[in-house]
Amino acid sequence: MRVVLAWPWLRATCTLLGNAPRRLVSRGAPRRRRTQKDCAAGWDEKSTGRVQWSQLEHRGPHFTPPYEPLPDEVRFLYDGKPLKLSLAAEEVATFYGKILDHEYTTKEVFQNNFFSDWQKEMTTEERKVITSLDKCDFTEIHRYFADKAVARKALPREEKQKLKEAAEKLQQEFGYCILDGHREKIGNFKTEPPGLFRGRGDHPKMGMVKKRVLPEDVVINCSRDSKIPEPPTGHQWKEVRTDNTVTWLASWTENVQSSIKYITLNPNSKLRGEKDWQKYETARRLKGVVAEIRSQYQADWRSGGMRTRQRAVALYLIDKLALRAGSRKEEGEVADTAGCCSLRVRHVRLHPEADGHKYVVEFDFLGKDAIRYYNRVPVEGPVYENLQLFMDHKEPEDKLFDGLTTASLNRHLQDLMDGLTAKVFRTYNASITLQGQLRALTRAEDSVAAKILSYNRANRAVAILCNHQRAAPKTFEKSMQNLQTKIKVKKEQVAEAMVELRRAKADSEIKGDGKSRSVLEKKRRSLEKLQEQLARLSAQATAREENKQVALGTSKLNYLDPRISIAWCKRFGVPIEKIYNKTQREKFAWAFNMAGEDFEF
DNA sequence: TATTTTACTTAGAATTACCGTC
DNA sequence: GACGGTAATTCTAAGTAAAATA
Repeated sequence: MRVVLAWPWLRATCTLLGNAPRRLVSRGAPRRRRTQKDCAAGWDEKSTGRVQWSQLEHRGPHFTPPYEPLPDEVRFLYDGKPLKLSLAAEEVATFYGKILDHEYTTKEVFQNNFFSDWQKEMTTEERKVITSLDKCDFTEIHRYFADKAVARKALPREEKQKLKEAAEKLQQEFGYCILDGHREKIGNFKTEPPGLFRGRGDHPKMGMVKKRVLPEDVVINCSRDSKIPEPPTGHQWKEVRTDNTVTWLASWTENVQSSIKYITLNPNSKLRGEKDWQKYETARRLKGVVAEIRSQYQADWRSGGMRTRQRAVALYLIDKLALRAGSRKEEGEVADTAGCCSLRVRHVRLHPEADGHKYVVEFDFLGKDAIRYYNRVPVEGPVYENLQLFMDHKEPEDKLFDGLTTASLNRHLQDLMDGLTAKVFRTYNASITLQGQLRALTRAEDSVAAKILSYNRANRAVAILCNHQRAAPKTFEKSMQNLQTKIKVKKEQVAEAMVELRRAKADSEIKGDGKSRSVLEKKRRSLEKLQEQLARLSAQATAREENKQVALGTSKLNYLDPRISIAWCKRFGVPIEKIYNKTQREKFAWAFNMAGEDFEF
């Protein structure tokens, strides 16, 4: 394994961690923000852990190029007749035309939001004429952009090379910053282009126009003595400030949801690496106290206080099922989704007996990104009885845990362990599951391919626990068929090689000379090779089938302590490149020297 | 104390890059 | 060198949680 270490800070952190007794409950400094009191009290010291940098210099965001009007021959038709639109109205029309073939343009909410926002961009005359989306014909616009995409793809090699070089130049110019003397890659150095908002699930704002970001919208954050980034010619920044308690380089407020968007560092940066590491350290501290926390919430199932009982049942679900906290959401502003604390009565069904178990709870709700969570789980008697109690005399839309908020739950967790919040349970359970599964599934004598299959199985167990789903790839059926054909061919080759081997064996026994022996040896090796190839293909087929609708990437990137995987690779001689690609290796660079082969989460 | 705002983390889809095959 | 399939990367929405504010 080759790890490039341009990480002088790593060595110090490794030593620190390596020697730290793990059970010791350390004081993870909670995130704090500047208050006036702090400033007066001299909190602006690096040692407090609040200050994130002392030098930050960058070029500011790169802006989406201005709108290019359509050529005259590309027409928009209204009621069957060509209609030349004003520049602003035309631009918004292209947003719709570009995605004409997408499913959500068929949705009423999308259409209504789009049309109403589009009208705002129209001239008075246009607004008078264009009164119904049904009479709008965007097909020429759609074809224009589709053709353009095809043409781009068919560009000669050297033209493509030029485009690539231009992108690289842009990356070099805008894609890096200097943070405390180090050149660090920025994660997103471009502002988001204007277009139509596409929420997930039944989002009430889908189809609204997301406006072009202007320098006048952008707040720049950089150090006082740094070269202040130059706004594009003829423009000004909204504000230039120096706030070294935050990690963002620039920000603006997006118009659809009024949320703040940030330009931030790439995950491979020192700053984000350290935070990632801290996250897993917090989860490891939970490992040390989780048994105690579990006994406590089990005891609390019988508490006299209803709020305590609700909290204890919710915590049990967060721990056992890896549910998200479920914070409160603005009704009508966002899609109607739920997490643990925001579960409603209609999301849960109780079965005194089901699937051969007593006390089965059936969950069916939409979680983050409107991904469905469906699960039937047997629970302990008291949990079942409590759920029954919480649901009693309530309407389907009522909250299951009416006396509970994520804030109150987290306050309680903070008392149990410094830095403990609901999401730490997900991190902890994901990582401990990976570690356990790897131990259960890996056999030292297996081939590397078989070990990787085990790794992916362990990874999958976590993804299923965390409910990380994906739409089955469009090409799934076909690619599966192709693979099956390959396997069939390989099987035939193996059978043939067996026959040949047998023949060579007989031949060698009769003749007993050197030549026939060497033929025999050759046949033996060729059979072995074919069998290996077959095994690899079968493993691939199995893995692909099992992964059809499971997304492994999310847990790999966000929930699994990379040190578990690194240690596993070291112990079983699996090249790390088989587990982490280049980007992932860079993101997890902080972990490489920390994890020896016997690292334990 | 309750609500709102801010900052940061997590998420699946969409897009692009890459590689083997014909 | 076009094609097709997969892997990698990019994109930005949607969460969590804590601070700020009312």
